[in-house]
Amino acid sequence: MPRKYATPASVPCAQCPLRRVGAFSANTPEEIAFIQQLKSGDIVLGAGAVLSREGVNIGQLHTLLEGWAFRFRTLSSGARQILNFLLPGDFIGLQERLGAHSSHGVELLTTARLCRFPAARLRELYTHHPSLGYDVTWIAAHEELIVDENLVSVGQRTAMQRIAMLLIHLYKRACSVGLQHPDGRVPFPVTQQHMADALGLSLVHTNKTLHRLRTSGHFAISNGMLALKRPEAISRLADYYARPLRERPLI
Amino acid sequence: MPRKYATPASVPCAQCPLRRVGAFSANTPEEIAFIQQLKSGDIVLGAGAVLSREGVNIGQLHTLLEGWAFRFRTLSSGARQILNFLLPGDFIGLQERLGAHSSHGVELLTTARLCRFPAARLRELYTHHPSLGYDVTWIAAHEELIVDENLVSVGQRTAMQRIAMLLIHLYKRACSVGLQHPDGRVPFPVTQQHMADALGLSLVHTNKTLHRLRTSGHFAISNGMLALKRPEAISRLADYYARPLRERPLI
DNA sequence: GTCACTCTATGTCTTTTGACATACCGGCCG
DNA sequence: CGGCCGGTATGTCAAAAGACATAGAGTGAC
Repeated sequence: MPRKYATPASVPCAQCPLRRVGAFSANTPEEIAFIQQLKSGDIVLGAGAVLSREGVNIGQLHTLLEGWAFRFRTLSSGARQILNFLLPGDFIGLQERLGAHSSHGVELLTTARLCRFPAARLRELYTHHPSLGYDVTWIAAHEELIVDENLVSVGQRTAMQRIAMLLIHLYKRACSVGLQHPDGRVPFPVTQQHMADALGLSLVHTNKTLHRLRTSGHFAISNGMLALKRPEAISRLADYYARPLRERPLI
Repeated sequence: MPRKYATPASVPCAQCPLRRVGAFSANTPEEIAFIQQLKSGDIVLGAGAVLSREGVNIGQLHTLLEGWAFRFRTLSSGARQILNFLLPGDFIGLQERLGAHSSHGVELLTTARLCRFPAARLRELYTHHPSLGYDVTWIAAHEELIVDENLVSVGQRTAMQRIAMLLIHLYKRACSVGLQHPDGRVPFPVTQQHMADALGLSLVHTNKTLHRLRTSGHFAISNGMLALKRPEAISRLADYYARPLRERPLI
C-alpha cells in the first residue's frame, strides 16, 4: 500500500541538487527566491503511491526531485495506457489545471521526493517573472514532444522497435539528469507490465520480445539496473535518431 | 502541388470571426490590440501545402483561422504518424521553438487561412501581458491532452474503437468551432490514408473496418461531409467519455 | 521456514492486423 | 474522348500480436 513518509526538512531551492546537474538552465537569484516562496514544501512518497488519480484535481503542482513516476490513463475496460515516464526535474500537473478533474493519474515507480506548490499560485509566476512563465510553457511543449515520440512508437514501430526505443529513450533521459553510474548502468525501476502498458503491447509479447533483444546482446537488466551494450545498435534498430539534448528550465 | 495564394487583406483581430464562436474565452481590448500588433499578416495556402517541414524551423507561429491541418512525423522507413489534427482556432508552432529544428511537419488538409506572427516575438506576450502568456501555456497543455488521447487510442483500443474514437472526436471538435451545418453534418476532409496514419493502422484494414462501421449504420460520409447517426452509440463503442468542453484561449 | 505476492518466463493456440494484388469510380487534362 | 491519378473497395494469404495456461525466481511477512 502507498505510504506517505514523514516530510523531511525542505531543501532550499538555491541548494536544490538538481540545479547542479548540467541539464537545467540557470535562473537568477531573484527567480529562485520567488520559486522558493511559492513552494509549500517537499513530500516523500513510497513506490506505488498514487500522486493523483484520474478524475480528481489535487490542486497542487509538483517537481519531481528524486525518483521515477509515470502518467497514465485507464479505459473502462481496465486497460491502462502509460502516457509518459517522469524523471527527476520533470514538472507534474500542468494538464490538471485545465479541467475540474484531471484526465490522467500519476503514480510513483520508486520512492520519490517531490517539491510542491499550490496550483492556484501558478499565475503569480507569470505576473512577477515573465521569464518563468515562458519557462513553464517551454516545459509543457517539451512534455508534449515526449508524448509525440511515444505516439510515433506505438503507432508505427514494431514490438521490437518499440522496446528498443523505450530502453534507449529512458537510458538517455536518465543519463541527462546524472543518474548514470560509473560503469555506465542506470537505475531502471520499470517492470515488464509498465513497458507493456506504455507501448501498447501485451505483457506476454513484451516478455518474449524483450527476451529476443536480451539474448541478441543488446541490453541487460539486473538488480533494477539497465545496461545498454551497444547504444548505437539499439538506436538504429529503433529507427530513432535523437536530436541533441539542450538545457531545459527547472521550476 | 501546394500553391501559395495571394495574401488577402488581413482581418483585424478585433473582428476575428473566431472570436464570435462561443468556444473561445474573451480578451480585453488591450490584449487584442497587443496581439494585433504582433501579427505580421494572414496567409492562405492550398490543400496539401506543407506549412512546416520536419527538421526545419520556420521561425513563425500561426493560428489556424479557417481550414484543417495536421501535425505529423515520418520515420526513416517512410511510415508516417499523424500526431493530431488541427482545426480553426488551434495554435501552431509552440513545439518548434524548442529545438533548432522542428521534430514534426505540419500539412494542410484543406485550403486554409492562417494568422502569422514571428516566433521571436513570443516572449513579448509574457512581458507585456502575463495573462496571455498564461493562455499560451494553457494552449500547450491542452494540445498535449489531445495527443494523450490519441496515444490511448493507438495503444489500447481495437481498430474499430480507434476509428469510432476518431470520428466522434473530430466531430465534436468541429462542432465546437461552429462548423456544424443545420442538418448536423460537419466537413470532413480526412482521407482513409490520413485516418490510417493517425491511428496506426494499415490503409486496407482502415478501409475494411470503416466499411463495417458504416454498414452497421454508425456514420456516413458523402461529399466530404460526415454525419454521425447515433453519437452516443459511437462514444460507447469507442469507450470514450468526453469531459465537457470549456472555453479556451485564442491567440 | 513457508506462505503469499509480484514479477518473469515459456508453450500452445487464436485473433487481429498487415501485405499484396486487383478493381472501381470520379475528376482533371490534353 | 481516353488516359492518368487519387481515393476507395475487396479478396486471399501471411505475419504479428494477443489470450490462456502454467511455472519458476525473488522478496517480504509472520
